[in-house]
Amino acid sequence: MTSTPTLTKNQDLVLGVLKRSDAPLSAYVILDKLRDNGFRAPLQVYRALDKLLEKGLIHRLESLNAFVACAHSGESCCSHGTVAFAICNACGHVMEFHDHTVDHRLADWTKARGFKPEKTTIEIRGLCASCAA
Amino acid sequence: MTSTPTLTKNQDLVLGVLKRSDAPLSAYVILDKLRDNGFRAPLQVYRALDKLLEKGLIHRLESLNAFVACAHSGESCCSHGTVAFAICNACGHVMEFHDHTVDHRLADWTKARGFKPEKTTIEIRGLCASCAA
DNA sequence: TACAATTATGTAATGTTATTACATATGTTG
DNA sequence: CAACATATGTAATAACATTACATAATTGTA
Ligand SMILES: [Zn+2]
Ligand SMILES: [Zn+2]
Ligand SMILES: [Zn+2]
Ligand SMILES: [Zn+2]
Repeated sequence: MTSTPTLTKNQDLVLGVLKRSDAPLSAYVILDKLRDNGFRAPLQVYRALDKLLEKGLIHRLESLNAFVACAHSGESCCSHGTVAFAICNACGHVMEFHDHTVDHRLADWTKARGFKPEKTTIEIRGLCASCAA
Repeated sequence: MTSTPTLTKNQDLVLGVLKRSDAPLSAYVILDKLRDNGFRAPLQVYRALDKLLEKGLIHRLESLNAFVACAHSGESCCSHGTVAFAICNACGHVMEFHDHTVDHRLADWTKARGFKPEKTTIEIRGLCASCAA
């Protein structure tokens, strides 16, 4: 009941956990956080994550095997192209952004070779301004 | 003895397997392929992979949890910036490329925010020209 | 050569991430 | 209600990766 309707109970619980977190969470960490809400098995988490990914409400960070709430929930964040992430290796903070030029360059490359893109991952691992200081 | 010197026996075996493969391989698949060469445990593979990554002879594909031989081995492929991959979801074929403009755009973004990049992942999953036809 | 230091290897056990299979429940539609 | 689709609960297993500890090979140097 904390977020957007059209979500089932489990989906809403998982999304809530991700929204309240300031760093990406693995499926098993989410599971632990939801034990008190009746979660018992990984599949309960993975099923909710799958639906939330479909709806564009969360993202999977491939280089971390972890998940974050979309930083632009509600709007067209993911409808205007590929999303990129800058991920701090020290504090775990994630910045989500979008760059049209990058999108276009990658689209040009694939188009020139007849490659049909389905999903693009851009993840920059490093140190955020605070942690690098 | 099949490839570049300065490699140990295990490193050379693992690199050989990756070079002969036309698709990315997981660590456990590599292990299976090297049973006849005395490999018994995952760690033998992971240790060799770590060293090969350090030397820039292979790449890890984060979205697949798998590894490929560098397409530009020998030269400065990885010294001239971030490498990107187009990965076919149907046949597994991987194309490795580099785009200066993409690099610069991402560098501009991070620099503007004081983020210090350490490793950047760019992976485009989709269908190669052959498979999309 | 002898020795110490470093690097590489072998093996077992364990930890982490993700899926398959099957049963039950809930909601929607005609 | 019946039929269908969607969501959930649970157990077991598969796939990916690391820790811990012991041994061997290599390298540098007194
Ligand atoms: Zn988003
Ligand atoms: Zn940080
Ligand atoms: Zn390369
Ligand atoms: Zn293909």
